[in-house]
Parts: sequence; structure tokens; C-alpha cells
Amino acid sequence: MEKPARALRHYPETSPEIDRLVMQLIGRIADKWTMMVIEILTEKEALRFGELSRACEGISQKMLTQTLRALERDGLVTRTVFPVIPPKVVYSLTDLGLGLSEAFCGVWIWALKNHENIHHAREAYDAALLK
Amino acid sequence: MEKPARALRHYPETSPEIDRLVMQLIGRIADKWTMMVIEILTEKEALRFGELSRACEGISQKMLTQTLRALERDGLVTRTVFPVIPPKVVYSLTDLGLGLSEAFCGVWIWALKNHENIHHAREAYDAALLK
DNA sequence: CAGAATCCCGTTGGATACTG
DNA sequence: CAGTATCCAACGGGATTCTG
Repeated sequence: MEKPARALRHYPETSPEIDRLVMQLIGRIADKWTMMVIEILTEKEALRFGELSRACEGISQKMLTQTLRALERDGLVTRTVFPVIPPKVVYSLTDLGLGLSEAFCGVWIWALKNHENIHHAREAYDAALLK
Repeated sequence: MEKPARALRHYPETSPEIDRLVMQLIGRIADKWTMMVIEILTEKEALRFGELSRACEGISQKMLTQTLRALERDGLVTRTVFPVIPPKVVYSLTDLGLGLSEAFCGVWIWALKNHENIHHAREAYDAALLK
């Protein structure tokens, strides 16, 4: 009798090669600032650079620019420039980006539900080390 | 008429302070090797250090050790030592770890479904730059 | 076998200053 | 306002060597 499969991601169409591509993609987007920007844009729909900068508490302007460029390149975010003075640039999620946001939502919820468990686990681990 | 809320993670109990904790946790686990190890342990249930090392294609022994220690500290992975010679150590997911794996499953599926879209978006973006 | 320790280099990322 | 450019410190992470 076979054990039930636990590898939920393994779709029929999967191959080692595709697995590698998917891994690379995960490695690319599984990033602190990336996920934070996506989360914020999920809530606010559209924001200017400065607004994002303030919402992203702790991010440097360099990292915000870098993060936004990468998101734009991946087709997850659109960048709209208004040719006015002073310059106005607005960012928002594409459908692709919104899809990722929804997929990642499960992880947010997990983190929300379990951050205390994790905290306790760490305390226990650290305490055991000193003993 | 209000627009529908898009911020799925905002549960009633959420506060700015908790948001920060959750963000930190996401920042901690949203890591290439971390997610890869969790994925592999989800498939295989229990593995020895060497097996994990081979399954994790590309990881150095230093990073594997480091990743496993962090996972263990966070209560996501258990480390079982068999007092034999030569040493035998087995790693597997805790329930907490399995929960994260399931939560992250949505992202894997998203990546599997959309990696081609992303690829096209990048090509388009890069082509537009050269113009 | 399962790591700990060391060396070392490339990248990351912050601070600051400058521009259209 | 929305960036770009530059400099520099810190960290990540690979290769190698050593140990119980």
C-alpha cells in the first residue's frame, strides 16, 4: 500500500528541467522587499514612488528602485509615467502580480497564525543551547 | 460603494506591530535554500544529511548546515541523531513545517503555471530596452 | 558520515550626493 | 518628485581542511 503523496506541487506536466525553472523563479521572488511591495500594492492598488517608499518602512530608495524594476521586468508590476512637472510615476500590480499576491496569501496567513509558535520554538531552542 | 478589499492577509486581530513580526518571519523563511529544503522534505518525509545534500543540487555543505539549523531553531524541522558509528542523522518536517509547506504550495503552483509568462515578460522588457 | 572551522571573494545594500 | 551615480561596509556563501 502506497503512502499518500505529499508533494502537492508535482503536477503531471512537471519535469526536472521545469522544476529547475520554477525553483529559479521562486528564488527570485522569494525576497523580503519584493513580497512587501507586492503586499502593499495589493492593499492600495496604485501608489507613487514616494508613497511606496513611506509604506515600505525601512527600505532604502536604492532597494525600492531595484525591486520595482525587477517586478516590472517580470511583468508583475506596471509603471506609469505622467509627463508633468514635477514628475509623477504610479505603480500598480498587473493581473500576473495579483495572481502571485493571492498565491502568497496562504503564506501570510500561515505566518500570522504561527508566528507565536515560531517564537516559542526559538526560545526553547536557545534555552536548550545554554544548558 | 466600496471597492472590495484586496488585502487578504488582514485579519481582524492584525496590528501594525504584528504586521512587523509577520513581515520579519516572511523575510526569514522566504529564502531559496529554505524553501528548497522544505520542498524536498515534503516529498521524502525523512532524509539524512548526505541525501539532502545530493537532493538539494547546488547547495554547499555550509549552507545546508546553516539552513537546517535555522529550520530546526524555528521548530520547522526535527533533527534526530542515531548514536551509531558512523554517525547517522535524520531530518524531517514537524507539523509546523508541514503547515508552511502546504501554505507555500500555492506559490509553487503559481510559479509552475506562470513561469512562461514571466519569461515572456522579461524578453519583452529586455527587447524594449535595446530599442 | 556529519559536521565545525577557516579563508576569501563577490554581491548586497546603506548613505550620500547629484540631476532632469 | 523620481530617480541615477558613487563609494564603502557588511554579509553571504563557496572551497577547502580538519575532527569525533
